[in-house]
Order: sequence, then structure tokens, then C-alpha cells
Amino acid sequence: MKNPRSLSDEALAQIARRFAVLSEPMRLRLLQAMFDGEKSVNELVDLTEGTQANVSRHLQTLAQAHMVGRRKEGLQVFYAISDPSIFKLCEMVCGSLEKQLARQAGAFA
Amino acid sequence: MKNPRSLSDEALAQIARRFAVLSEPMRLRLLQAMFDGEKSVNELVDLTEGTQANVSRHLQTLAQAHMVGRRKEGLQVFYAISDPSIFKLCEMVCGSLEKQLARQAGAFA
DNA sequence: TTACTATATGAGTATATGCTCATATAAAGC
DNA sequence: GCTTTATATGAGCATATACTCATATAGTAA
Repeated sequence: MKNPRSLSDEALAQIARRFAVLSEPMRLRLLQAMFDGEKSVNELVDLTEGTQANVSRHLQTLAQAHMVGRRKEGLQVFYAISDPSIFKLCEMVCGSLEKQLARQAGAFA
Repeated sequence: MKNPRSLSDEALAQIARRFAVLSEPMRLRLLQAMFDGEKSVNELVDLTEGTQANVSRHLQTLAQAHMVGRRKEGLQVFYAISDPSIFKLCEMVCGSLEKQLARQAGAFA
């Protein structure tokens, strides 16, 4: 019996990919660092305390997912959040985690 | 210079973990299959066309993340979505993907 | 040109996780 | 007890990806 799926395999793969991009703590740190506006790679390296190579790689991942935009200015490259849904997504996940952690002591104070 | 992060490493890891749970197409298929109510493992195997072993494993992952609940009735185990934020999360991701696709499509028009 | 700076990337390694096969566990009926 | 059915899980393999180190590329200035 063939089952009727409302979303194609292709669509599900894209949704999954999007969640995967958000599933690395370092990338979340980078997004968090960009919450108040665009930042150069070096600024992001300082803010996240990551290595330059690693920060650069994660920024490519975020850019390929169209979650951040790239602006070059001289030697520097500035990245900024380009998809406003990111903010809401993170809010929602934080919210449901807070509810879950309500029984325990929270790291979200 | 120490940077002030608004979310602890622990909190970021938990948020990342939550996104990771949603980053597998098979798990999204399972959630989609449960959108209209609870289902037994066998029903989910049929609906997703996966193997019993694999479906069972993914259900454990979803249950550990408190996204689905488990109810045992005789020989069968019924799973159901227990975290309503799942619906909104998927809606939002679908929405922002649609926008992206519309832009791409527009570029070819 | 050379030197310096900011960013990106190739190569290699380590770890995580998804999948399958086979088997284990649990519940019900005989 | 034994058998059947529904679900869970251990073991092993394959792949994906995060990380580091070293180097490449691009832009600026002398």
C-alpha cells in the first residue's frame, strides 16, 4: 500500500538540512553574536573564542543556507543574519526547553 | 577579553541538540505521520516505509528529546507528538524555505 | 615588486550517527 | 510450560561532519 505523504522526500530533506545547520553550538554562537548587527570575521572569532579557520567554515555553512549574508569591505568580510525566521526559531526552542527544564534548575536564567 | 555571552555553553548545547533531533528526514517523516494523532510503531513503519528497527530507534530519539510521548497498550506501543512547538517550528521552516525557493524561481523567470 | 593583513580552503583525523541484521524482551494466548 | 506478535536493542559498518594545521587567496600599502 502506497502511503500519501503530504511533503515530498525532497522537501523533507531540505527542512532537515535547515535544522541541521542550526544543530551545531558553534553556529548558534555565531548567530547569537550577530543578533545585534553585522560583524567581521575577526570580530566573530573574538566573540566566539573559536579559531579563524573554524569560524570561517561555519560562516560558509550559514551562508550556503541563506541564513547569513556576506558583505566585503576592503580586507574584511562582514556577515549578518539575513533570515529573520532565525530569531523566532531560536526563541521557540528556548521557550519549549525552558518549560521542559522547569522541573530542574535552569541554565537559562 | 572575556566576552559576555547571553546563553551559556550548556544552554547552546541543548538548543543545538533539539535542532539535531529535527535534522533527520526519517524523524520528520515520523512526526509528520503523527500530525493527526497517535500511532503504533507498526503503523509508523507502514506509513514511513522504514524498517521496524530503524523506526524504533528514531522514536527513542524523539522520546528522549520529549518531543513524543509513549503509551503502552498490550503488545503495542503508541507514540504521539507531545510538544506542540514542533508544529510551529516546522511551519516556520517550511515558510522560510518557500520564500527562498520563490526567490530562486523568480531568478529564472 | 615585496610585505602585511583578513579571510578562505585543502588535507587529514576523530567522532558521531544512521542503517541493517540478528537477537532480546515483553505481553498475550494456547 | 511453548508460541506468536510487537517492540527494543547490541554489534558492526558506512558515511557525514567538526576540528586543526598549514597553506592559498585577496586586498592594501610601502
